[in-house]
Amino acid sequence: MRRLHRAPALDAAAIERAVEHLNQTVREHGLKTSSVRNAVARAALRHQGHFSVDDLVRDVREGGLADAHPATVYRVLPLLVEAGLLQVTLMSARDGARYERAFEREHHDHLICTSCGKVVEFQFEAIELLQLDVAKKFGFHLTSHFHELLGTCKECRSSSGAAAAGR
Amino acid sequence: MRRLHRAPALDAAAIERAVEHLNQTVREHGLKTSSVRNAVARAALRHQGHFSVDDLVRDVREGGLADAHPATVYRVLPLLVEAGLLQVTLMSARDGARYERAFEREHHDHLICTSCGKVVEFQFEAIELLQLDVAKKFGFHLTSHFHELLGTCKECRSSSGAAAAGR
DNA sequence: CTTCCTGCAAAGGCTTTGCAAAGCT
DNA sequence: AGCTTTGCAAAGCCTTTGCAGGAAG
Repeated sequence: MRRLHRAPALDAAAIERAVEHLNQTVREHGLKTSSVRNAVARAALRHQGHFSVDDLVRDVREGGLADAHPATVYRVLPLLVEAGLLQVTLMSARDGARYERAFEREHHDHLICTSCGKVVEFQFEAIELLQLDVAKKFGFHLTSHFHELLGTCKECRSSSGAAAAGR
Repeated sequence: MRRLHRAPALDAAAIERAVEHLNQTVREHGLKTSSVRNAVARAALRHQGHFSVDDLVRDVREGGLADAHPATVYRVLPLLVEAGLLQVTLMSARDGARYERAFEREHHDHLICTSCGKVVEFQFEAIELLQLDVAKKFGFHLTSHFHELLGTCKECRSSSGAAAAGR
């Protein structure tokens, strides 16, 4: 089992590789490429960590190269996911979808502190294998999974006297 | 690893035990007991399987004993969860919260067919233990988790020629 | 020039909240 | 009585959708 190093930011070349990959998917669908969509993709790929749709809208604007309306971002996101650039994550957040980069990145799951919101990404091959056993036993072909461990981190527990009572 | 038998319906005595437990929690919070809340609790406990807030509102009404406004059900649900009668489930459903009975019921996780919606409940002690290892390694104290495996079931794959193309 | 994409505004669906009336202790 | 709970309606959020103008091929 290991903790994932914070995902390093993609360099410019990798981002362009991802955009090219996206546009290939776009063509395969008989759609047209678009500079706005590519700007959204670049902003999303530049983002480190988890982000909300709003975050992404802001990032695109701050990127300065283009502006994307929220509705457009909502329309573009499913395609970025299908192309493998992003993936939906942090399912337990009940206040809007969260995404994170999936392109050129290892699979991982999350450990979330319900007190301070800290998120630790971990990778545990043994669990992945056992999941396959479960799927096999019940005749399922797995396409994805969500596994989130919720609890309190060491810091929150030690500063608990007052902090824990407050929450 | 084992598949969970469909959760047997709670008998009348168990339901009353649960309601009594709920009211004890209510008193501990310095709140007042209420017949509407108890009616919601009974309807929820009578429900087999997973249900939405709307389902529950309907169940209460069809129970005939009382009527609960949706807003009231939304207000009551967190208390039923805190008292351990229910738990939030099927986090990957992005169209509204789902609940299921937790009172006098074993822990389990879900295998979900993304094609037909079938949900299989399984229990796998080995995975549970490995989760504890993860928590320990990162200094977390786990309070809950959810683990959902998404894929396609055998039936959907075999009737795939046409069906899979449609979805 | 035909088809797709985008921005805008409006609508949708789930959930929360303010308030006055009703319920519990 | 005094505080909680409830119903109702309105508001809040996130997300989706219809439409007209603009971009892409």
